[in-house]
Amino acid sequence: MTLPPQAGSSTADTPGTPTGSAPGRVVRAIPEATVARLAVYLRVLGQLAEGGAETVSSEELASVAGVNSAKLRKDLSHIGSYGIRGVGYDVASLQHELERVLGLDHPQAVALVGVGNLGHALAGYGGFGGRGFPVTALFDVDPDLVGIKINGIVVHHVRDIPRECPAAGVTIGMIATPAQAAQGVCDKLVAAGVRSILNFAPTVLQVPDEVEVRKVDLAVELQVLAFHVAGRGNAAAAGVDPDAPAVSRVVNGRNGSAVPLS
Amino acid sequence: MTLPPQAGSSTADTPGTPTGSAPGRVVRAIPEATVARLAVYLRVLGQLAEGGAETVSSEELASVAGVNSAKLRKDLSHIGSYGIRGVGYDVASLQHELERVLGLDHPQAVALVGVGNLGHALAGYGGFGGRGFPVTALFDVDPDLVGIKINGIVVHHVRDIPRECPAAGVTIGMIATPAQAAQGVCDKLVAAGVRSILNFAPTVLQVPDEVEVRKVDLAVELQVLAFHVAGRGNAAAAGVDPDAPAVSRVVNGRNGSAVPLS
DNA sequence: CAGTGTGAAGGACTTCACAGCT
DNA sequence: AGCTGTGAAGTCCTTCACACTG
Repeated sequence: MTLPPQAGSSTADTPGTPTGSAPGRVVRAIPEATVARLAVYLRVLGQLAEGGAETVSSEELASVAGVNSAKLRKDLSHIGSYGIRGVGYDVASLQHELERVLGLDHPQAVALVGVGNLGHALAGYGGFGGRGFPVTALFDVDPDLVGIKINGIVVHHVRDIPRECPAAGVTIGMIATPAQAAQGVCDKLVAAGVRSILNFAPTVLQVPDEVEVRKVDLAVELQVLAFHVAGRGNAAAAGVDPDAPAVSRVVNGRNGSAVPLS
Repeated sequence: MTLPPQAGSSTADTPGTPTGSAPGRVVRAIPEATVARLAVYLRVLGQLAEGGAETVSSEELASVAGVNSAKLRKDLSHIGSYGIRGVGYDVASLQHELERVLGLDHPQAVALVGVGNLGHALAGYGGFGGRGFPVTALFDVDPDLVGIKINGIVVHHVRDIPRECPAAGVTIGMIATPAQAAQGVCDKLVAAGVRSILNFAPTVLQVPDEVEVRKVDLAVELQVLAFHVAGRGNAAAAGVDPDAPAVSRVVNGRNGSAVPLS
């Protein structure tokens, strides 16, 4: 049929790469799941630092981050031993360490394509968490939008992606267009050298292997929640439908990976 | 700053529930990961149906959905045997089957709290993918917003959640407030009987076990992408930093779970 | 002796590969 | 012959539990 086969979707997930096949160095890999949580730990550390804390135990940090302490320690062990036995972790130095590992010391330029409803909100989301993610380029196809400024940034036409993205040093692209336009935009971004894409459009993007796509799919999230509400996820619902299969895990989401917006 | 980065945790994740401890019936559980993909398959089937397709093979469907065919067949096998050997799946009946399993035949009322930047965009996202997810209640604390109508829905004050949510039969709540307000709002929703929450605020919500929370955390997503850009996820980057640990999986996200917005 | 770091055990998916319908 | 459905094997991640250190 017509639909292109899709590849990229969300949470990265490529089988390949046998773990630890680096040339000169035996770098122990950091699990994908861990990387997402490190970002959460970093945010929590920021809050603790504001509160004046100088050290935290794995137990405290884990509880605020919503994970169990063993997992947190295992996660941190992937980046090295920065804890003090019998005491905990030094808040400030752990923060720096996490920023370094996540690569936040070299801020990335972000391009946003699609400045409609959602895109506009994203563009206004200044600094994305306050940490080095300036949206440096905006694109759309709507003549009414091209040319206007949002937060001081001019909206360019999508056709100019090939010129503007490299010029602005864009390394991360966000797609907030209607589904039909997403693949085309994605292709343009990839051609412009973008290797990391955050996709808000309800489509599975096809991309070459070197490109990482993460998706934020509201419809899917709601449907998963609906599944649980329908009593298919757990027996908590009032009248459990006897015909419905149940999910293995139940309520109360804790860790996981997703994209925040507001 | 208006749009807060999100903390939400996202993909549900509770160890508990030993799989298959239902009283009268040995319902084989549907893995959480599968549920999220079923929603994607459903969307793809819709596109195929529009294109006039009557049947699809697991190979075709999988390719468009961005997963491998074995995984797709395993996923579908969790909901029963609706395929025809030697032929494939009947598009229409598989659609109905998926809708039934996901509980989309009983549309859920959704409440949205926080009608700022992002919240406003979400409220305007009419029908969320076109399928039964009417946003039936809006809340905020801003006096300038309380009382106005968005898409025909009046914005109520957050303090009225206890009254309005039950009245509107709300079963799913979406939180798009700044981080500081999120936990308070969450508590109100839970008190009002909401058992499923989609959190866009950059905070980890504390909820009782019966409540399922999924998060959409933009800051985390961008940081994960930044991690990969920094060459910590793969050796594809120009100058690979020898100090950086690498991630086990590399680029090109395939499956995963997230929320689409468009 | 409190609290980290970690081998070992345990789960939850994923992928393989093939038996079995149509 | 073609393609689904699925046991078995394999992988990635989580949880346990404990040795070890400050």
